Amino acid sequence: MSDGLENKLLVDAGRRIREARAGQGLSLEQLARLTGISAPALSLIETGKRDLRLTTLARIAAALRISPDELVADKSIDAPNDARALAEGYDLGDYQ
Amino acid sequence: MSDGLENKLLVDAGRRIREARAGQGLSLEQLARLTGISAPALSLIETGKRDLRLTTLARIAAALRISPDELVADKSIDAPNDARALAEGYDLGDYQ
DNA sequence: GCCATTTTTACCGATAACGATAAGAAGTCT
DNA sequence: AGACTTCTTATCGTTATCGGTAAAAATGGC
Repeated sequence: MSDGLENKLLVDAGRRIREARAGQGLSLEQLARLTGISAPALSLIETGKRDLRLTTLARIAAALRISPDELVADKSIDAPNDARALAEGYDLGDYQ
Repeated sequence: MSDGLENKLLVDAGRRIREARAGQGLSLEQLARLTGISAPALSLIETGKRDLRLTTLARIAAALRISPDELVADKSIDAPNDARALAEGYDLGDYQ
């Protein structure tokens, strides 16, 4: 795990999981029973120390009743929006 | 891999990766060099046969210049209102 | 047909996720 | 002080990812 930009993804996802869980008043043990993921594993995930799999993310998101893409959304705006359009020669169709 | 709802997530994410890669005219071998992920591994991911990790998803998304949350977004959101009603009856069917 | 490129599948070894369990740390309350 | 809850960290065993390599299937072009 190259500990660079990718680590931020895990830390951010873990922080959002913890915020959602705390917001619903759930303990790690309760979320563990809801997801089938052990409480120690959830602790590592929420602190960004574990590179979790996609289905693991989906199980947590389902238990917390949030969509998985909210957990991996990047709120930093360092990537300009037209970088993709420039690379692909493409869309902006939804903004007009 | 419990082959139920979670499998759809992997199949959908794989299909979007393949669409983005094909849209940029990249082969699996080229994307493999861009991401550091081998072409056989990419093939398994794009066909939804591998439960990839979050950092792996991030590396693919970065190489394709798309945001990771686009790959895990669920476009078949049926009833966001009924999700709350279903919440109370969410089984924690534990056996201990 | 045949040949090249691409993709898929199968095996191997190393690394890591995950569950289970136990122990430790830190907070709260009486 | 102790008892209790919650979270963290550690270890072990199982399983899966992942890169590498090689070999099959598709796919396409001549």
